[in-house]
Amino acid sequence: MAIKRKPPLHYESRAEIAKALAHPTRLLLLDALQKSEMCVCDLTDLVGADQSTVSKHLAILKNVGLIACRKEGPMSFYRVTCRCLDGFFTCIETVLRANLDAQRAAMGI
Amino acid sequence: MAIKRKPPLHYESRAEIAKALAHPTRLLLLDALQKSEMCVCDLTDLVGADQSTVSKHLAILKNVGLIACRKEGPMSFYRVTCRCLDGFFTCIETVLRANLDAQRAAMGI
DNA sequence: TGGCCATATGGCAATTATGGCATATATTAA
DNA sequence: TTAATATATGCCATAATTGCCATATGGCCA
Repeated sequence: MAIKRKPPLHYESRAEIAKALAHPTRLLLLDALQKSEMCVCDLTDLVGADQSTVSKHLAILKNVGLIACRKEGPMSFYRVTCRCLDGFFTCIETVLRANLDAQRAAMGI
Repeated sequence: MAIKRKPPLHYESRAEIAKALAHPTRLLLLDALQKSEMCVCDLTDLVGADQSTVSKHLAILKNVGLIACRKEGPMSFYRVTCRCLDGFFTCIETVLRANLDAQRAAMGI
C-alpha cells in the first residue's frame, strides 16, 4: 500500500539547515566563527582549501541564515548569527560519546 | 598560501551525524520515533515511500547511533536512543524563525 | 585611469546520495 | 515443507554535492 507522497514542507526547510551543518569544513568554519568574527582570507588559511571553496561553504551557511556577513573595504567579515549552535554541537557530542561507550561495552571492557 | 589539508577527524565524525540528520524523510522518522517505538511497516505507511527506501533511511540513522532496533518475531522495532534531539530541533526552529523575522523586516512590515 | 587586492561566481569533472525494483533472508503459520 | 509476511540488501539510473581552476566583481591606491 503506502501511497507515495512528499514529506511535509517544514521537514524540507529543517533539512536544508541540517544539510548546511553536514560538512566537516563547515563545522570547522562555524567553530571558528563562534569564537570571533573573521574575514575570508583568515578562514581560508584556517581551512586550508582553495579560497573559492571556502567562499562557497560560507555562502551555504549564509543562505540558511546560520552566519551573516559585513563588508569592510574589500574584505568580508563573517559571524555566527544564532546563539543556539551549542545545543546542536552538544547533542552531536553526546551521540558520539554514547557510541564510544557502546563500542567499549561490546568489547567487554 | 594556505596549505591544503584535511579537516580534523572530530569534524568528520560530527559531520557524519549531521549528514544523517540532513534529510526530510529522516527528520520525519525521528519525529515519529521520538513519540514512540515503531515497526518498519508502520513507518513505511507514515513516510509513503518504498519499504526498501525507508529501511535504508533507518539504517543510516542506526549507523550513526541515533536510533536502535529491537527484533520481535519477523518485525523490527526502532526507537530513538538519545534524549538530546530536542536541543537540535529547537536550534533549527530558532534559525527558521529568525529567517522569517529577517524576511519580514526586509519587507518593512 | 591602471593595477592590485579580497571576494564571489561560472563551469566542469569526480564523487556521493537517493529511490525504486528485484531479490535475499528470516520468521511464522498451515 | 510450502506459503505468506516483514525486513534488509544488491543493483542501477538519476540527482545532488564537492572542489578546483579560471574569471568576474568591487574597493582602494598611485
